[in-house]
Amino acid sequence: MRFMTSLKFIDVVAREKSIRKAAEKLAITSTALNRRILQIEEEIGQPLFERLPSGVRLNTAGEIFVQHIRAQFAELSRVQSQIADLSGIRRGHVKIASSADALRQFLPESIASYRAEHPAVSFDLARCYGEEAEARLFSLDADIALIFAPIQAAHVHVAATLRQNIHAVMPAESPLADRKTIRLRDLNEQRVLLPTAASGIRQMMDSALLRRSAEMDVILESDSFEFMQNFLRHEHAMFFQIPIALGPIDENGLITGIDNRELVARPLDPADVPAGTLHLCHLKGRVLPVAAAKFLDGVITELRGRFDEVDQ
Amino acid sequence: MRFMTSLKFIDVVAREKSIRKAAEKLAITSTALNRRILQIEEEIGQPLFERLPSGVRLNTAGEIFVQHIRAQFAELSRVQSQIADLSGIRRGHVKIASSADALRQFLPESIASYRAEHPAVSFDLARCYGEEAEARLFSLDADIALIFAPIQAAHVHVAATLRQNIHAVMPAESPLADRKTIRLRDLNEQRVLLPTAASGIRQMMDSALLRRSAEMDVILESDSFEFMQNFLRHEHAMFFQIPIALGPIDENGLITGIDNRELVARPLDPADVPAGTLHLCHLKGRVLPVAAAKFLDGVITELRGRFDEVDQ
DNA sequence: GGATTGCAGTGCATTTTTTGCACCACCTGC
DNA sequence: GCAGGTGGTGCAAAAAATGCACTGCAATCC
Repeated sequence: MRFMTSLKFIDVVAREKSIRKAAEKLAITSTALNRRILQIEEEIGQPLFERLPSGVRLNTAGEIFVQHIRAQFAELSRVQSQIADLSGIRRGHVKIASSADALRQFLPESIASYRAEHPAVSFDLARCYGEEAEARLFSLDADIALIFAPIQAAHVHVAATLRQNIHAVMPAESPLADRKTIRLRDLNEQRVLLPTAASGIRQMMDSALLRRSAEMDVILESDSFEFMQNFLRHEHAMFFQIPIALGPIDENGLITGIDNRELVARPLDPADVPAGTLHLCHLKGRVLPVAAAKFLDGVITELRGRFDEVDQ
Repeated sequence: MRFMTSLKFIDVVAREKSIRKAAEKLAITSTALNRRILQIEEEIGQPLFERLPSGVRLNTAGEIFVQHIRAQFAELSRVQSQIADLSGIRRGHVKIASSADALRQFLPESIASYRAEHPAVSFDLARCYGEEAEARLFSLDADIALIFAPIQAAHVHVAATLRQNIHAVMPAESPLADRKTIRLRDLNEQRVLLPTAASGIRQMMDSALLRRSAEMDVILESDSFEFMQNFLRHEHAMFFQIPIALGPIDENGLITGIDNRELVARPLDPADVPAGTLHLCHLKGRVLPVAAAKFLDGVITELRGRFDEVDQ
């Protein structure tokens, strides 16, 4: 799209916070890029960047303008796929920002089943925590976000929510494996693996532990499910997850979807740790591209079919 | 705005339905314009225009794309005025499509009083009938429309409505001048001037006359208030208007705002002709520019202060 | 029914715009 | 104070947009 290049350039400069770095990324000279920016600033009538010795930074006008640029790009790609639709093919590209929990088991399935119907739709998955996911919605780097954490910003529209209890995951031979629910005090002296501080699960557990402390033996912190799962193979311990990340769990708490080893998931007692909420959201006031909107619809109906605790 | 020229070109070609005519308007050669269009069509991947022997016409893809272009322009000017706002001045440009009724007395006052507070805001007034006003909202040639007629299209958002009874306007010495209301049968044998067929007032009277016919002596049809007003100076007759177009009317029906001659306005009996509705609207789903939104707010509050029959 | 008119599109020379190179002025951290 | 980073400028080369003369096509006029 030739007529959008100047705008794209500004967007990249804003992201790189440096004309030279942006120029390199765009495969042109810094001087050409510099002049294009000066020209647009002149057309706007005001500078868009502050010039610092270490590079450039958007000023207020620039913030507004870059937001406009990103909206334009999002709109353009929406229009393009709408036009492509006319010739019969359902094309499109869906950009998703998701917490690791939803990314593990749930999204692969839903994306695959959506692509089975619309093979020309491509996807973009970014794993990130709540705040970053919201930022991605705002900068239009994501169409849809799945966030397991409270929503912070006002510009996010929550299309649906799913309540999920945090479960403790442990080997089947663990002494706690046959409890229906697990109290925090049960965790005393237990070896546990905790998720990273930025994760929603960790934040909920931290705030629960402020009220009822438990003298757990914290072996390590990790943001990798696979790592923790494999770690349990070598040392007896437990870690924490929400059901959507674990896949099917039978009536005995057995996780049936993982390998051939026996892991059991048991919910933490809601009296100690209340249920958390997975939010399916997009940017407020935005018209989603057809593909993204349809996919979001599909995900919500799928969730409705599989869980009882879906709202909105 | 250099980066928008190609898009502007397409917009003009779409309006002119001819590359040569558009080229003339844009002060370039038809060949240059032609090539720009071919280039963009290539970038989009599909033709946007049908080539006819008599010129060009948008195809479906083109309709979508041109709508996108117009939205971008509207957005850009909104962003520009938002940026200008940063430097203290409330700038802007408000485009209004209005039926003649509101344009006469009401809008001059409201615009003047708005400009008294925001002198850097400029206005664009287009006088047009209902259907055209809606088209202007859709093509983003108007931000706000004041329509005295039923709203046809689904993409129009009605921000407020004002109910208005149609009044008969006549010289004070007319035999009907002292009636509180006027029945259609009173119009038998009366010389009347009718508004043009496209006007809301005319349409309402026509449909009323289908039910209760009156043998009026229709001297002429006109869409000019001034003409009809002056015509009454030379020949005894009456014409029809709504109060907002007439300005203040005293308790004797005397129109106090017009010249020094005595004209009386008396409402048609609601039993014969029901009250019509003036709609204040904008395009559904659109974020109005600051100036337009503020002006619309101002108009609505002003209407509320002056009339009782304001809704929504 | 042949000439005429109005239309979009094309090849090529010309003009305008954009780009790249070499260089400047400036600031920061060591 | 020097090395390494930044954005900005003059000038020549490269690239893109433009205008002119022309083509092919369809409708319309006489």
